[in-house]
Amino acid sequence: MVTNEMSMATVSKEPKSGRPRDARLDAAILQATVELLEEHGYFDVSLAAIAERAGTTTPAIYRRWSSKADLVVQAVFRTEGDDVVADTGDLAADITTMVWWTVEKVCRPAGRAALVGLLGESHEELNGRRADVTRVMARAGERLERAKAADQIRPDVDTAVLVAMMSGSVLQMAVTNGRRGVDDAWVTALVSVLLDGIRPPVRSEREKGPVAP
Amino acid sequence: MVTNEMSMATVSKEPKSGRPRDARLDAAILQATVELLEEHGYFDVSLAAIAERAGTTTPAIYRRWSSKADLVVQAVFRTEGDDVVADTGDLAADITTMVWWTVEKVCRPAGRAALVGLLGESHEELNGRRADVTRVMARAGERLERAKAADQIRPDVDTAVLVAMMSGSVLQMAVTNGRRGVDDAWVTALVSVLLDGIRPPVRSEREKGPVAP
Amino acid sequence: MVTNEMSMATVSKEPKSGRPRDARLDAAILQATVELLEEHGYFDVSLAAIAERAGTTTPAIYRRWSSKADLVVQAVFRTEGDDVVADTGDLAADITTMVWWTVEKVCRPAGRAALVGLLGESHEELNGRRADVTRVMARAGERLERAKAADQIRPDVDTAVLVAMMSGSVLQMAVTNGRRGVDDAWVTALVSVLLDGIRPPVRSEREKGPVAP
Amino acid sequence: MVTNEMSMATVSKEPKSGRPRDARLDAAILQATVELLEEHGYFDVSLAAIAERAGTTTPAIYRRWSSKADLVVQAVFRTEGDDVVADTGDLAADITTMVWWTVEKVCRPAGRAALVGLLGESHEELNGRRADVTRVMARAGERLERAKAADQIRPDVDTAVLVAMMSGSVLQMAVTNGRRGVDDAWVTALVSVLLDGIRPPVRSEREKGPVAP
DNA sequence: ACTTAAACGAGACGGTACGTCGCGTCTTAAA
DNA sequence: TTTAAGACGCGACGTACCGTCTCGTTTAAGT
Repeated sequence: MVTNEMSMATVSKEPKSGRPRDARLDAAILQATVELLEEHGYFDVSLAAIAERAGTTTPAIYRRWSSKADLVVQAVFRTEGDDVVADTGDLAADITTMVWWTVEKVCRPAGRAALVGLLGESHEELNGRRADVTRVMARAGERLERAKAADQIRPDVDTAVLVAMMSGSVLQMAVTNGRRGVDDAWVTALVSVLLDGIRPPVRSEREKGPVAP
Repeated sequence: MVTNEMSMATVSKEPKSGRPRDARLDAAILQATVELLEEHGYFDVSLAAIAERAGTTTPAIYRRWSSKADLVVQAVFRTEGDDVVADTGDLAADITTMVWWTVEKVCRPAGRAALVGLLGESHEELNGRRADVTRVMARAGERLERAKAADQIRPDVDTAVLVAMMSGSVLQMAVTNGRRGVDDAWVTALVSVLLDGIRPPVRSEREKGPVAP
Repeated sequence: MVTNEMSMATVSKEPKSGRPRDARLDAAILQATVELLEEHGYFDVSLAAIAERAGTTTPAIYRRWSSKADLVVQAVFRTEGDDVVADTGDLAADITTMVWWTVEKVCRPAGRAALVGLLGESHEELNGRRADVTRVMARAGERLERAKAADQIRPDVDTAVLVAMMSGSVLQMAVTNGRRGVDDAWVTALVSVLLDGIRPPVRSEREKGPVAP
Repeated sequence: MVTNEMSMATVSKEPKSGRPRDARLDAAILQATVELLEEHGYFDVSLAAIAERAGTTTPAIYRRWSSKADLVVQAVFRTEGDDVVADTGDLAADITTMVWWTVEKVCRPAGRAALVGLLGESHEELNGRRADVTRVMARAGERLERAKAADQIRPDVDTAVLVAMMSGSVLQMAVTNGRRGVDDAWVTALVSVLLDGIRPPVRSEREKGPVAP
C-alpha cells in the first residue's frame, strides 16, 4: 500500500505545535513550477520566479522541498502510481496506455526539465528524488508480471527490461525530438515491435533453404 | 562522407585572418570537462574548475563554446558517427554493439551530465547541440534500413522506432539506475525482445495442434 | 547637526524588515580597501582581492557600494566633516591644520586612488560620490566665513576660492609629486602666501620715501 | 631648448629601416582619444573604440603608446611648454593667462580623464608620463623667478608653491565642480588672493588698539 | 631589381577583472 | 512554529576590455 505522505526527499517532518502550514501554498507552488518550466525550461526558471507566481517567497518553498531539483521532480512526477497502470486484461491496450502516460509526462518541456532534476547530481542521494518514478515503474512491472503469469508474455522475458523499453523509447524521443514525431502511429509501431519483435515471421522456414548471403 | 569541421554548436567559424586558435587548449578543455563531470556531476562542476584543470581561463572556453551546456554535450557526444555503427552482417551482433556503445556513453556520470545539457533549455535553439546525437542515430537507422533491405527485419517496422528503443532503453536505465543493472544479461534480454518480441510462440491457433518440437 | 546615516552614494536604504546587514563586513571591506590601495594603486587592486582580504566575496561589496569607484572614494574620504575643521580662533593655525588634513588624505597612494574614483567617469551622476568631499569643503568655507566676520579676512575675498587654493595646492602636489616635496616648509610657505600674497610690501609710492623702519 | 621627440613613455624608437610609421595615424588617434574622452570619460572609453574612430586598430595604437593611460595623458597634455607661458612683463596678466590655460586643459571631461592616467598607478614608473605636465610647470616657475628677480614678488616666496597654488586651485575645481563655477570672476579672485593675500591691509594698525575678543 | 625590415589592416587570442544572477540561509515581526 | 517580507553570504556565470600575437600585405630604405 502506498502511503499518502510526501516523498522522503522533502523536508517536512509534521511538527507537533505552532502555526499550521498553509496547504494552498503547496498547490500554488507546484502549479507555478510546472507552468514556468513549460514556458522557460529548467535553467531559465528561478525559485524567486516560482515563488512570485505562487504568491509567496522562497523560504516558504524551502520549508517544503530541499532544493530546486527536488521541487521540479516532485512537481512533474508526483503520483501514487496506482492511477497510472491499467489492467483491462488486454495486454496490448494496457501497454499502449502506459506508453501514452509516459509521453504525457516526459515529452513536454516540464517533463524534460524534471529529467534534469533527476540527472544533475552524481551522488546517489537522489534515490529519494526518484521515488515517484521508480514506484510507477514498479507498478508497470507488476502488471507485466501478471501478464507473464497469464501466458501472454514469454516466460523467459525480463519484465524490468520491458519497462525500460516502454518508457525509455519515449524518453529518447523527448531528448532528441521534443514532442514531434510521437503520435499514434509511432506508439502503435513501438507496441508492435514490443509484442512481436522485428524478425520476419517467415524467416524460420525460409532460412532453412539456400538463402543468398 | 563526414566532413572534418566542428559541430555547428561551436562558436568559431574558421576565420580568414587573425591569430589562430590554440588547438591544444581545445583538447585540454574537452578532456578536463569529461574528467570533472565523471567526478562531480553537472551542477557541481564549474567552468572555472574546468578552465583551471585545462590550464586556461573561462573566456577561452566561451570563445569556443556558447555555454556550459554546449561544452558538456560536445565533450561527451562529439563523434563522427562512422566509428559507432558496425555492419558485420550479423544483425543481432551489430545491435548488441550499438547498445553497448550507448551504454558506454550514457550510463556514466559524464553521460548523465551531458543529458542535462541536452534537456536544460526549452527553446528549440538547441537543435545544433543535438547534432552529434542525431547524427549517430541516423547512422544506426541506415544500418537497420540495410537489414530491412536484406530481409532481416519485417518490412513494416519503422527503423526510427527501433533506434529509439535501442538507445532509449539504455537512457531509461541511466536516469533511474545509473549504471547498476546494466550488464551482459540485461543487454542480451533487450536484444532478444527487440528481435523476437515478447509474445509467446503460440502461433495463433494452428500451432497449438500436434506440432511438437 | 550631522546625521549618522551613510552617504547617499551607497546602495542600502535602511530596510524595515529582513536580515540585517553584517556591520563588521562593512568595516572589514573599507579597511581592506584602504590597505590594498596603499599597497598597489587603483588599477592594480581588484574587488576580488579586497573581498578576499575582508573575508567575504564581491557580491557582498556590490550590495553596499555601486561600483569600485564608489567604494574607493568612500573608503578614503568618508567623514562627517566636523572632525576635520578646527576653529581655535587662530586663523593661520587653523588653515595650517586644514592643509595638513588634506595632505594626509590626498598625498598617499590611497588618496590618489580615491581621486581616480572621483575623476574616472564623466557623467554628472557622481555628484553623490563627491558628497563627502564637498561636505568637508563646506565646513572649511564656514570656518573662513567666520574669520571674515571677525575681520581676519578681507571682506571682498571669496572664501570658496580660498578653500580651492588650500586643498588644490595639495592636490597638485599629489598628482605630480606623490608625497615628496610636501613638508613643513612647504605648508608654511603655502599658508604664508595665502595670508599675505606674493606682492612685496612696497605700499605703492608713498612708502618708497624716507620711511625707513 | 625642448627637443621635438615624443615623451619617453612612448614605445617608438626610430628604427633605421622598414616601412615608416604613418604620421596621419598618430594625429587621428590622438584626436579620437580626446573626442571620446570628452564624451564618455576614462572608464567608458575603450582602446577599440578609439581605434575604430581613428580608422585603425589597437595594435597600431600599442605601437605608439605603451598603455591606455599613457595615450590618454599624451593626448591631453602633450605640449612643448613654450607656447603656454606668456611673459608680457605684466605679472598679474601673465598669471591670469597661465590660470586660464590650466582651466582649458583640466576643467573638461578629457582633462579629468587625463588625470586618471596620471594617478592610477602607484609605482613611480609614471614619471615619464608626467613629463609634459612637469615641463609646463617648470616653464611657469621660470616665469615667476624672473618676476622675483624684477622685484615683483617677495624674495622669500617659493615659486614652486606658487605654481602649485595656481594650477592646483583649478584642479580642485575640476575634481569637485567640473567646469561650473570657474569663470572670469573666479579667476580674478584667485589672482587677487595670490597677489595680495587674504589679510586685511588695515589690520596692522587697527590691531594695535583695544580690539574686543 | 632584389632583399630586408618594419608598419599596416584585420581579427582573434589569453587572461584579469568586472558586475550580475540565483541558490539556499537567516532575521525580524506578525499571526 | 509558521507565515510574509526581504536581505544576506557566496558560488558561479558570462562579458568587457587590455595588451599581445599571428597572419598576409604594403611601403620604404639599403644593397
